[in-house]
Formats: sequence, structure tokens, C-alpha cells
Amino acid sequence: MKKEISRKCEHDRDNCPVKDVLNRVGDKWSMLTVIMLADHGVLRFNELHQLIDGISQKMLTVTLKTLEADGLVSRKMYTQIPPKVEYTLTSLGESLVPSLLHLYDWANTHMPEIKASRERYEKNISL
Amino acid sequence: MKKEISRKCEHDRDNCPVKDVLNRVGDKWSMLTVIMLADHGVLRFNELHQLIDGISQKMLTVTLKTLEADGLVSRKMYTQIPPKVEYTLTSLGESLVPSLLHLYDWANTHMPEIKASRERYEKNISL
DNA sequence: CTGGATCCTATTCGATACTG
DNA sequence: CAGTATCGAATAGGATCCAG
Repeated sequence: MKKEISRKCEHDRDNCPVKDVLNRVGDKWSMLTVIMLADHGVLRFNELHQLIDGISQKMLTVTLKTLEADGLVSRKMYTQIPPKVEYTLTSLGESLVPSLLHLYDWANTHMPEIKASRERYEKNISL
Repeated sequence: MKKEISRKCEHDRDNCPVKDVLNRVGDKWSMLTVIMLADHGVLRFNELHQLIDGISQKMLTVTLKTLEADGLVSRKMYTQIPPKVEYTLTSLGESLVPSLLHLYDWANTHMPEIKASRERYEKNISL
């Protein structure tokens, strides 16, 4: 098979971008947050809170902080009462979107197969 | 911004393929396992164990079972002593690879920016 | 409105020991 | 060789209350 793919981290435990970035992408809320921002452009905290179904306040805060630290999301705060904070994707964040949508489309396309496979698997187990 | 992207799961809590598939993709070892199999074609249990640096036996077992249940990996067992089991990607699994590599390439490309951003962020925190 | 701080639970995961 | 079983530590994540 295609050996050229193999430019990864078999023996580079501390410096593996795959693990690192994918742990970020793969956490429970980061990707949905990025997609929402890609979709809507600018969003305030509470707007995100409502758009991302099921997220808790705490996790939204944590997720946004992490994304900001990574430079994927930028945060603009208006010092006023009541406070107002706007979140947008940075250009780095935008550059992630195509890959995410690629994956998203795969998920949408193949979800029925995966579900069917899981059910078959369960039945075979319970025999 | 591009509103057409918005074909996702704002209010579809139980049937969101993004969450589901990405929790799979994003778990600690699944993606690396798929990439290894994409890379090498056929691998035995212990070969995977050695290729995927840092994975424990238990997690490799769990990961492979999950991938098999989802229909991404197929498992061929030779009933002999000592046992021999071969893992390969199914065609469904293969269809995931391009998306994964897309993401992988993004990670490789932008890792320096992310690291730099994190360091800037840390410094600002500690001021 | 936008969070920070705290408590508590569930899940994840590694280490270890054992098996056909 | 290819797992299974069990234990315990660490982490993630939700609920709640509080604050500027």
C-alpha cells in the first residue's frame, strides 16, 4: 500500500501533531464551536450557548478559551454594562473549516452504514 | 457568511452524525489506528501495538473492537496455535482516510502557528 | 451578559495479572 | 499470540452558585 503516507509519529511521542491537534478537534465541543462560527461569522457568548445544543456554560467557556489560546478563535470584548463579547474565527481557524467539513460530509454520507454495522455487530454478540 | 454550510444539528440532539462520528474520530487512538492500517494494509495485533506508540494493550483491543463494530476495520482470525489475527481497513474505512489525511495535513502545516499562539497566550496570562 | 469558582459524578485510560 | 479481567488514578464534564 501507499507508503508515502507514513510521515507521522510512530516514534515521536512528544512531538506528534496528529495526536495533539486531533485531541483538540476531537474533544466534545471544539469542532461544533468552530463550525458554528464558520457558519455565522460573529457570535456572542449566549448565541453560541443556544446554537450548540446541549453544551454547558462551563464547557463553552473552556472550549472558547482553548480555541482562543490556540489562535483559532478571536475574542473581542466591549467594556460596557452589560458586557458584550464577540467571537469570530481567525484566519487560522478559517483554514481548518474545509477539513472539518470534509469530515463532516463523510460522517453524513456514511452514517447509515455505520449504524447498520453497529446493529449487525450487536446481534452477533448476543447470539 | 456562507449560510449553506448550516445543514447540521442545532436542534437534533439525538441524531447528530457530527457528534457521533467525531467522538469516534477524535478519541485518543482510533484515528492513528486507521492511519496505520491505511499505511500498511494488513497488520497483526502486535504489529499495531508496536506501530502505535504509547498505546496500551487494553486500549488497542477496545479501539479495534469499536472500529470493527463500526464497520471500519475487518478482523480475520486464523484458528491456530499460536493465534494469528489480521486487521485491515474495510472499504468504508478506506473512504475515511482522505478526510483524515486532509486533517492530518492541516495539523502538520499549522502546528507551528498553534504552538506559537499557545505560548503567546501563556505569557499574557502570567503577566 | 459573560463568565469564574466549586463540587461531584461518570468516563477514560494505564498498569498489572491472567488465559486459551 | 492475542487477547480478557480487574483495579485505581486521572480527566472530563455537568450542576450550581456567585460576581463584575
